[in-house]
Amino acid sequence: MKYSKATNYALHTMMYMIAIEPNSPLGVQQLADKQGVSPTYLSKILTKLVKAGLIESASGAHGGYRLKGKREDISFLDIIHAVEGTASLFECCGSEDSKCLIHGVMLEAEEGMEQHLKNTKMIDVARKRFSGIS
Amino acid sequence: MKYSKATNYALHTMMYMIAIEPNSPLGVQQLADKQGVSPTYLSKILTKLVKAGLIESASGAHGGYRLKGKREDISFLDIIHAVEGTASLFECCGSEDSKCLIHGVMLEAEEGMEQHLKNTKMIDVARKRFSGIS
DNA sequence: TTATTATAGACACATGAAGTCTTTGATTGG
DNA sequence: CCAATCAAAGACTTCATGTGTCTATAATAA
Ligand code: SF4
Ligand code: SF4
Repeated sequence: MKYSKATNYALHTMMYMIAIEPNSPLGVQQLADKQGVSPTYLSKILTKLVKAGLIESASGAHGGYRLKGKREDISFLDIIHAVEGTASLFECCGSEDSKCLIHGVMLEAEEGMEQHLKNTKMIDVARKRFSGIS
Repeated sequence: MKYSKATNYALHTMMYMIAIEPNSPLGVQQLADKQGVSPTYLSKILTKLVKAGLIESASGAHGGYRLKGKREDISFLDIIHAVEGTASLFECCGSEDSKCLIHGVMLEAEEGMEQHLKNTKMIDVARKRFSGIS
């Protein structure tokens, strides 16, 4: 029961891209260097973000990753869902439609966490001052 | 990033004990039967609850597990912390005291979930009607 | 064409969850 | 005391997933 390191990498990368807002695409090489992670591994994570529609990629020379549209709307939850998936944290005995009360409480609790992650936009944190990767 | 099945077992067992409120201790054998889980495995989980002070155990004939004090105060969070531990869901680069803003948002989100689990007492759900294990 | 860069998949490795088995120790009842 | 009962503890296996590497392929710019 822990967030994966991949989520950590994804959050830092997205925060960086949103904070500096470059005009040219960023290569996975430099993004990986900043976090001390292998480029090939980070690329697998970033590919998930591409498929989620958060960023876009460009192959070839001077290619790389760039934010895709609407910079202000990207929330923490968007990134986490892209990396960790959208399945519920509490899964149990089969696919009964009539979830019991225990299940209900757990889902409500999870909802509480997701609400906060949904309401907090990346750009809000980026503006405050980003003390993460240089 | 999922709650373990052990947490599920612990919640169901505690809900059962709180709902029926027996005077005599319950053996792990019958508790395990209700959930279709191995008795020895369930006992390992229940031992965690004992160490957390939520229940108490008695060896020997007619022994078993019994609630320990204050039945009304047991929250979902108490049980989850006993089984899953109290570590944060979001851990990262070393033990710096100066957590960055990303870290802060994640901790706040987690706090949102824990608040709900803390405020919801097991007995509240037990009173409503427990549609779980018969 | 060649250099650059993302994508994909196979692969290896470490970690933790899930479960079994056995031994030990404590308690009750005869 | 003796035997049956029951929890506690630890070693052990198995399996799933996270983490990461490596290589081949495809796309693009110079
Ligand atoms: S929480 Fe409810 S739905 Fe889930 S296993 Fe227990 S009884 Fe079934
Ligand atoms: S979230 Fe903050 S404290 Fe955690 S690794 Fe990133 S910069 Fe460091």
